[in-house]
Amino acid sequence: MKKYTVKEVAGFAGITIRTLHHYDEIGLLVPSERSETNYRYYSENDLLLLQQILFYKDLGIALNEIKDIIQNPGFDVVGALIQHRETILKRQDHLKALLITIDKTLNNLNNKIMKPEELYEGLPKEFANEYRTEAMEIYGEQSVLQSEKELLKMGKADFEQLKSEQKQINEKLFSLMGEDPASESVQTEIQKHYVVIRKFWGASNQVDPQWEAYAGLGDLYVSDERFTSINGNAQPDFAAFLNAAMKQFVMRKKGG
Amino acid sequence: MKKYTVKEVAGFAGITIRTLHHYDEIGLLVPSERSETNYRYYSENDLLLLQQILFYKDLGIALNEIKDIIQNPGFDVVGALIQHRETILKRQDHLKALLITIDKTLNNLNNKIMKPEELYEGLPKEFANEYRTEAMEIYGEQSVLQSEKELLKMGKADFEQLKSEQKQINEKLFSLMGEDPASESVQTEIQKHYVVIRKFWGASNQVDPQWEAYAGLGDLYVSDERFTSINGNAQPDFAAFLNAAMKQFVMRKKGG
DNA sequence: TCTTGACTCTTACCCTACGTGATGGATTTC
DNA sequence: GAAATCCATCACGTAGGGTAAGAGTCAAGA
Repeated sequence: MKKYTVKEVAGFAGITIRTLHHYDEIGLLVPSERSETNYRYYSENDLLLLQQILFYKDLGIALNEIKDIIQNPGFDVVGALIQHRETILKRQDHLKALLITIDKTLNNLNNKIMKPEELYEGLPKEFANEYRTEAMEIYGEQSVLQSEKELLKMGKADFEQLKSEQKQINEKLFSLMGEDPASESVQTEIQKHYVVIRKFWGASNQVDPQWEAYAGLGDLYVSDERFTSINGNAQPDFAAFLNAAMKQFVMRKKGG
Repeated sequence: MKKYTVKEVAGFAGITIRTLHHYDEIGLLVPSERSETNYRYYSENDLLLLQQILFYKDLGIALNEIKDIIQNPGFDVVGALIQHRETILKRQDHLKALLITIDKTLNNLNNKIMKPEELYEGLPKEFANEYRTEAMEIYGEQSVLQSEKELLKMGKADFEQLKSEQKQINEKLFSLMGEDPASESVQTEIQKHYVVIRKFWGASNQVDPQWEAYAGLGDLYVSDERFTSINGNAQPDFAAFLNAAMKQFVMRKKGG
């Protein structure tokens, strides 16, 4: 019969040596042999036992219960599993309730703090709510609410990164303003713009590419200078350029 | 300003005094006053803080994170909640996976051990599998499998209780055998019988009242003496009585 | 005023399932 | 024969308190 040292056993079981020591300490898995110098040696049978132990452990069962299960032969495994199943169901309910509470709380904080001050931070503050209202009119209320939900789920760091991406792209596009809206360099940048905008819309969840909405956004840029103004100064040329590039982009996508 | 002792605070907050001590120890909630004799006195403001603490604790947030949240004013509560939300989602996935594994394991054990020896414990053992087969023919395989699943979910204690309920009802009905199957006393007991039988069928999940199946069970009682025999002795009279009462019951229900 | 019972304080060990050293001996490898 | 690994046994730490032990404090009744 082969014998295995702690390191070997820990190796194939994917656990630490300390864990084996611990299981020995609490009498859960006592190695079937000790050398003269007190080294632990595990038999193949010990390995099989360990496999069972780890199986039950993966199910989230406590070690002393596992001890009962594997040490007395007539133990009611089925009963234990069923009971454990119920425990898990209760924990699931608990988590579900937690989620609901958190979402409610987030909604509250959202209505009070998040929307004007964080979510639409990039826009002038007095326009934030107005922007939201308009966006709802244009894209539909559900769409905007969904989008905001997705943004909230992203986490703040990601949101910040997204904003900075958008800023960079806008700057790049602004610098390309003289060129043909249909040129490759402009269209490449517009592609990025499209991706970021879709992320803002939380489009990741939707199958529909929403090209119509993107084209509509181009019109919005032209008709409402707030979206393209820089430091409070309107940029009608930039708006027109963006709109043209965006329309070109959508046309190509729909055509191809 | 009123001051509150540990016992009072623990009282309205629904926590133990030890918990307050602990929160004091770790600096989470230090009472704003100590008497000369070192008694803790909590102000109303302390109570408000405690409320917040318990709110976050209910969300499953760790105490040192709560400490961060309530102690530095500019803390990113929204970010923390969103991150915690994700943690919860992960835990949910984990639990879901556990449930699947447990169910698979139960199914395995079920096919090998559970069915003859536990689930149909009340019947003579040599008939258990036969009973199961017949039940499948009568009610449909899916129905029986679903029913067994429900029984497994019930937990062993509940299952035992259900069996004992059924036994009691059967004894009561047996004692009523001389009476009119349509009498109130018999019908009242049959109503209970119906409820228990439906629980055995796992009918809780189904909208359909399944009166047809219940009526069919009455026929089964008459045609197969095993279902009504007592200590191995056939009771054809009892079977006929039961069947009559059950048919009467179903008729009334369908009529009303 | 004294006593009694209820209350409070600190100290300190208990639980899970190990992690993380410290220290010293054993074994293997060059 | 020395260096590198491996093994062993303490022993303390984690989160969130539970559960005493032993001693001091408070309010109320006799």
